[in-house]
This record gives sequence, structure tokens and C-alpha cells, in this order.
Amino acid sequence: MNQAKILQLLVADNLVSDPDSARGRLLREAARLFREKGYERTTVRDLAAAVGIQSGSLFHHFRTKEEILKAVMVETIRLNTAVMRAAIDAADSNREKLRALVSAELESINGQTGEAMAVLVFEWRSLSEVSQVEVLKLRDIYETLWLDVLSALKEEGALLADPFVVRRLLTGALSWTVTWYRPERGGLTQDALTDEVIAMLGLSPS
Amino acid sequence: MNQAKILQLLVADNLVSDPDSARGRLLREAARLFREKGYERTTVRDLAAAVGIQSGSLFHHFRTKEEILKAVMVETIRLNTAVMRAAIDAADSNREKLRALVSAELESINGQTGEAMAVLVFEWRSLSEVSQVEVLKLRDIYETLWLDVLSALKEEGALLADPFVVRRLLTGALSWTVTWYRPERGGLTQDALTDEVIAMLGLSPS
DNA sequence: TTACATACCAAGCGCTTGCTTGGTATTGTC
DNA sequence: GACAATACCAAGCAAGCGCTTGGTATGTAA
Repeated sequence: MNQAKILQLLVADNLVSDPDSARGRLLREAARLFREKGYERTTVRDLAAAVGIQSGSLFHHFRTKEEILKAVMVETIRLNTAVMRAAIDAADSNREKLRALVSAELESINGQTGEAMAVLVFEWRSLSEVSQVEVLKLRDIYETLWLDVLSALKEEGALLADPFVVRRLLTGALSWTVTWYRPERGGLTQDALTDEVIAMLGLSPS
Repeated sequence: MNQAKILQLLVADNLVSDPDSARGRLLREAARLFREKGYERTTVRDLAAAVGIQSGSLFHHFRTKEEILKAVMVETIRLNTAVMRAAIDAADSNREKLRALVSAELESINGQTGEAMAVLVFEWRSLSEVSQVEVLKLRDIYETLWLDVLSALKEEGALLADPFVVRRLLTGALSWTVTWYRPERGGLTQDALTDEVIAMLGLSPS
């Protein structure tokens, strides 16, 4: 199952906005602007101009500016959780599952949803505390996918370090790629980068 | 040479503000607030209140709010570069130098300068482009220290992966600890965390 | 004592911000 | 074709923002 298909299912269930709808287009532009300039430096007038409407008209789609940020984050997590789950299900061994997770996360950070993922990392504090709690719950589901695989590898004896610590070091390492990894400029392919990451983890030979 | 001694030398050379001076106190409070609420959400009135003066009085010490952010970043980089250099010089082998670097960076991220380091990571885009270039130059000096050690390890055959890629994955992994690592709540000591990081790098046995 | 610099206060200016309001096209439904 | 819901515009409000201004108290040097 590819990402397009998964997206289609989520749109049908109303869990993610149709990218072609007015709301979907706004969220995509919002992710772009939030990433480029940061949430606070992006005005509602910027957002409106990006989709060609007046700033006041935004508030027919969202009650507040923060709601836009939250929607970007929530929908991105939903999509990526589904993609991760599919990646895991398609793999057989735990080692393959781990590689699939690393590869999928790199794709989500550096591919289509990259802007939204960067927003998720860097604009966290711009959410109200109430929203933070809500988004955190969704992230926990996502993190559980990782921890299950890492814990299984630990039990197999393939992973020596603590799964929690490894996941957190990995979160940082992978998120950070958004600041420097530019596959389109040649150099490392995404697959090669995945290899480097897996190599860095130093799994003991099976 | 410990961090206090290094700080003293930098203060004497006017490269870093005396923490006990008005300017130094303001910068420390600024780092705290910028980290806690983000640069944009921190007002000049917040900054002034934190050191007990009127908002307008800030502008006798700094011409603009951005200049405060930049000063926090520049002084933090200067201090940490000096600390890193001392850590390297005190170590004999390249393996020990690497461990010293990891340990020192974890200390700078999670110790006294932690708030300022977090600002350096998360408030980057709030700097004007001109300032970004300026700060980047300082960071390059700092990064060279890392790359020299990693490249030497690569030549020795101890490191198999690309030094540039490893440094960047490490930057992310170590920076990210600021979001989750809480040594004061028990659990992992900073030394143990250093061990996990070194282990994760999977250096081949010498 | 004079002269100047430093560090600060009290007040507020001009601008931008998120958001509201009252109204008008456009679309979908029966 | 009637009618409501939806999507939008034009105008602007109230609040908060970074920063300026004109002035005063304190310290320092000749």
C-alpha cells in the first residue's frame, strides 16, 4: 500500500483534509509558511494571500490562527502514523521493520510532508498547553510503533542499548536531517542515508 | 582547565559578558525566556521585567531586540568553542577526543548553558539573514573541531561512515536531548548517556 | 565645582497583529 | 424557482508590539 492510497483512505474517513479542497490547500500553504518563517512571523494576512483570499475569510474555515497550526500537526501525525503502520506490516523480521521505520520517517521528513513535519518539530511551543496535550496523545500512538519494534530487537539480543534512549537519539538524528539533507542536490540518496543510520545503530549480527 | 576558568579568560578578553554585570544578567534571563516561550512570544517588556527595569531602558544596552538574541547566540558559541577545544586538548587518542566532544556537548546542552544552546537550535530563523551569516561563521569554527576528530578516526579505520553525515546525525541526536533528558529526575547519568551515544556510533575495535 | 557619561524612568507614538462585523455572491437541495 | 447554507469581501477595531523621546539620578574625573 503506497502513501497515496493511505491518504485516500484517511480522507474518506475525514481524518485528513482532501489536499484539493480549500481547507487542504490552506493547510499545505500554512505548513510551507510556518516552516519558512515560523508560526509567529507568519500573519493571517500572509496565510490568506497564499490561497488568494482576504484575511478575514480565513476565520470561516478556522476559528483561530492556532487552530490552523494544530490542524497541520494533527493531520500530519495521522497520515504518518498510518504510513508507518503500513511500513511495519509489510516487513517480516524485526530488523526489516526497523529499516522500514527509519526509511519511512526519513521520507516523511524529507518528502511531501516534510514541511509539516518540520513544523511539528520546531513550532511545538506555539501551541497552547491544551492543544499540546492533545497532539501529544497522537504522538504517543506513533511512538509506540517504534518502541514495539525496538523492544523486540532488544529481546532478540540484536539491540544492546535501551530502546527508549535509542528512539530518542534517533528522533533527534532523523528530525535534524530536515536542516541539512538535500537529496535533490546530489550526494546521498535517501536509501544510502537509511543505510548510514542503520549502520550507526550498530545492531549485532544475527 | 574547567569551564569557570575558561569563562574568566573569555570575559577578560571581552568576548563574553561577565555573568554578574547588568548585560550578563540580561542575557541569561533572555536565554531563559527565549527558550521557555520562544523569541517572538517574549516581549521587550518581559525581558525588562525579568531584570527589574523599564522596557525602554533595554535599549541603552542593545539597539534592537534582535541584537539581544544574537548576543545570546554569539556568546554561547564562543564559550562552547573554547570549552570544546580544551576538552580535545586534554585527551590523547582520537577515540578519547571523540568521547570528550560528546561529553562536552551533552554538558553544554544540558548544563549551565543549556537554555542558550536550546535558543541556538530553535530560534535560528528569528535572526535576520545578515545575522544568520555572521553566527554561521562562528558555528563553522566549532564544527571544524568535530570534523577534524571524526576525519582522523575515519583515516584510522575506526569510523566507517562518512564523517560529515555522522556529525550531522550526532548534532540532531545530541541537540534533541534537550527536549527529553532530565538527569535530575534520576535514571541515566550524563556519563551513561555519553556511553550510549558512543556505543551507538559503533566504532570498530582498535 | 564643573563637566560629562552612564543607567535608568515615565510616557507614549506609530504600526501591526489577530479577529469581528455586516454584507454580498455562489452553490447545493428539494 | 425558492431558500438556506456556504464561501467570501471590505472595512476596521482593540490590543499589543518594538522602539523613541525628554528627562532625572548617580558616579567619575579634572
